[in-house]
Amino acid sequence: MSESKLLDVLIAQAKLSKKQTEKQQKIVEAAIHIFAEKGYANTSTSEIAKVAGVAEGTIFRHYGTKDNLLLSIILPFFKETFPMMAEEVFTEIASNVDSFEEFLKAFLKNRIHFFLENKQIAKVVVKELIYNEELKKDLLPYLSENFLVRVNKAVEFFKERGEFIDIPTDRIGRMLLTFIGGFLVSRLVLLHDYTVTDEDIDDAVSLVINGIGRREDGTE
Amino acid sequence: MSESKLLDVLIAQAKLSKKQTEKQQKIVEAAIHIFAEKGYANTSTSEIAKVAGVAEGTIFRHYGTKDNLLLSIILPFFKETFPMMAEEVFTEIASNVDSFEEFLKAFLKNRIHFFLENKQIAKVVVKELIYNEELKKDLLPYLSENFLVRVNKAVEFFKERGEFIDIPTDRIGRMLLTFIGGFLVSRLVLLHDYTVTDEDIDDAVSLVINGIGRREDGTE
Amino acid sequence: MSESKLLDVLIAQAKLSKKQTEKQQKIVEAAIHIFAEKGYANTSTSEIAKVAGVAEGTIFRHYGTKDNLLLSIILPFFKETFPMMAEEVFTEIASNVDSFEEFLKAFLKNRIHFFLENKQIAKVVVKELIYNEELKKDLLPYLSENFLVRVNKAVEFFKERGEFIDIPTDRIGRMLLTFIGGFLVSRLVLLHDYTVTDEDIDDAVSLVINGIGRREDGTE
Amino acid sequence: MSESKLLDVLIAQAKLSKKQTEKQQKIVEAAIHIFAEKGYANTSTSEIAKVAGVAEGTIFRHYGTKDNLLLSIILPFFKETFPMMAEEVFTEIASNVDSFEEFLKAFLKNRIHFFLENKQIAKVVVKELIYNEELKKDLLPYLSENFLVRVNKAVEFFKERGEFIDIPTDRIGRMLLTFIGGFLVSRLVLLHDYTVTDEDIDDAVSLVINGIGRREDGTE
DNA sequence: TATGAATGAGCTTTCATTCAT
DNA sequence: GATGAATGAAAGCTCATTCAT
Repeated sequence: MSESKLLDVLIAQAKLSKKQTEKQQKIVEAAIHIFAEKGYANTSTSEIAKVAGVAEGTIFRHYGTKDNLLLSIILPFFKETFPMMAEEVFTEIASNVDSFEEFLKAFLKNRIHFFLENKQIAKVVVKELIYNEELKKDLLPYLSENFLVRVNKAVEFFKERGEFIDIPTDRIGRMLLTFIGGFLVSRLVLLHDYTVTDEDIDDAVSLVINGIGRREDGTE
Repeated sequence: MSESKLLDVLIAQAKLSKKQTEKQQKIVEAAIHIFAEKGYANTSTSEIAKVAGVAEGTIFRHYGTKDNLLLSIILPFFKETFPMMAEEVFTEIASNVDSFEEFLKAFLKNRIHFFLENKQIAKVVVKELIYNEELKKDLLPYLSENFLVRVNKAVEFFKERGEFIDIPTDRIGRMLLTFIGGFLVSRLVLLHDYTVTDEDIDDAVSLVINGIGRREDGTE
Repeated sequence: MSESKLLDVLIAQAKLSKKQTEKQQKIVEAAIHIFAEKGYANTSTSEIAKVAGVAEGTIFRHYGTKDNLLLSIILPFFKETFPMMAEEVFTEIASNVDSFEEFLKAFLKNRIHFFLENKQIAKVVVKELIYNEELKKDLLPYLSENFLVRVNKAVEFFKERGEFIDIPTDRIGRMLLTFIGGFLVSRLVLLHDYTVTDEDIDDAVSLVINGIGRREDGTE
Repeated sequence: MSESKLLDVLIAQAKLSKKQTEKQQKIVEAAIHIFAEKGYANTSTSEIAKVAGVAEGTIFRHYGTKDNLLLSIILPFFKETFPMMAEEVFTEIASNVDSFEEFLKAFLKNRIHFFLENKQIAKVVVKELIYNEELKKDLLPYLSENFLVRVNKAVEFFKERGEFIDIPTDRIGRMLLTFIGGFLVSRLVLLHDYTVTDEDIDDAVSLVINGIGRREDGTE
């Protein structure tokens, strides 16, 4: 993973991903499970091959290098993490809800369900994003830019409605990023076999919005 | 790191840690820096030896295995993370401040300063805690137990003073854990060269306590 | 190239070489170019297939093994190297020229033109003849026998005319072999992109015949 | 052998070559024999290890890469090939002999004895110089420059004494290079188990100087 | 105590070859 | 005939660990 040309890889992926052999699926499946459990660096290609029920050479025929196998797992997931964050979708959600609290709940429910549906891959992505300096350098900026830009828009939208206390937009954005990031990291790579219900999300968002301190006026 | 007998190791460490050779210091120093940068799995003992300016054999003479070298970096740091969390200290802090908000600020400032002073080791600890399943299994329960038990006590303490809205104590504890964990992970292993000022901490705690939403009564 | 049964192969070749598919031509063409550039051992069949624009399997369908592909390049060239050396042709040339010098010039011009016209194949042949012990064992005796027997005949022919100083025929033959061999090797595998003009050959032969030292009598 | 920085390697070699382990000697010895017989590309490090009676890892502990093992065989030999060709030595030899013929005989006897004493290494060097494009690119210019510059000086020296027919100096030089090169290649990599006596050399040089043709004036 | 040469298991990767389609 | 997915043996190389000095 020396010289990162992620764009090239993404393009190459797109071209190659036309048809996927049955064996390829098994390889990716096996790799995801073992990477998720033991981490990329501690997983040998021979183990992947054994679990996938293919010859070791088959892995390299399709993915060239072990690094590339990791990328072909991570990148598609990465791309899918953000489509719903496309600006128009964001705006639409924002328009259909009454408050930032509702917006955040709707947004998080959607994305967390996506993560739960791909729990294993998500685990791999988060772990490697933390561990792999190269990958981090390439993907994090992309991630935080996408996330912050959009969330900040939403914050501004509701700020105009007077929903927020007087703190800078980007501080709110960063705080949300930290909290959501912490939430995902703790659930995905620190705790095992987590599930998050919609009620959990509702509660967490309420706390973030309203704080855990008692209101002076007695309301919650 | 197959069969973990952390207690044994801790005891053995204690016995051995009486005197540390000059060479040992150099080894540990080098190991911390390289582990922090490249991760444990991607660091070879030969590289550590080279950077430390000792023979490779010397590492094994002192630490037996590479795993053990990692432990002798992580465990002392780990133990030092909690002394101030000893129950009496906790209680004392809690008694000397006027509110949970102040308590949290005092507590976090203390611990974050400790982390900043040992930034490199902290990085290693967090990274390996996330990545190394074995280590996680051994240390996480210890950590969360220590942290939760004490924070919950503090929460109960201030709850009696009517400082919290009506949510279960352990939910508040877990939420704080998530937020603080997220804060540390994002700063230590996702972002580079971070520093956190006391003001940053004050702000963050205020937000957690008070929420980001505007109060109905107009106060902040 | 473990068990060499060149005769069998030659026969098999003859049978197969009747018709050459368009794909076969492309394969052989590609193989010649890459073998010439990088050497047989450093060339993979997959690269040949890619350059030839065929599937890797196609190579094996036609040639069975990589070794056999090499042979089907080398052997035909090898056979074509000597037809004009058939005894009668040799004798005829010898009869039509006035001196051994002229004979040698005529002979070399003819053969070197043939080599130049097949520069790439010649390169492969020479390189592998030197590098591949198995091939060497099979082909060299055949080559030197063919060459020496005939050249020696020519030498004898002109010796009777008193053209040579008094040295044994076979020493003259071996010396010519060495010189011509050195000439070819240096031009084909040591220097790049050589061309040899007829004047070059005339000069070289003159020097071999007459030496580079000044004649006592002042003639050249 | 991708990026050739021969000078760096030479320097590194010099530094490392201080002390050679017993195992190192066995490795180099084994490598020379097998490279000489089967060629570099057809020799596996595992075979070298087996023949040398060491673990495969030992090879890489000392030489880092297989390429580097080859270089540490070739380069020292290469450097030793030319010391006696230092200009002053050349000039001295030239001054102490009566003719170019004698000079050439003295020079060749010296160098050929050196080659015979290191027959196996010489075989490796010549074979790889021919086969290995990278090595060729690096070493050939150095070789021909060293050789040609000095031989041309000697030729000029004797030319002033009127020893040569009227042919350009550099053509004589190139011709000698071709002949000597051909001689070495044919003896080292084409024929097996050769020996060259001083008489052989005398004869060969005589032929080169005087040619194989009978003099018009009847002298030899 | 400290060294560093030696090890060998295990790693990623390459490649000639096979075979179902 | 042609394909290209699949194979698995073998390649070069890394590395934690041992041990004689």
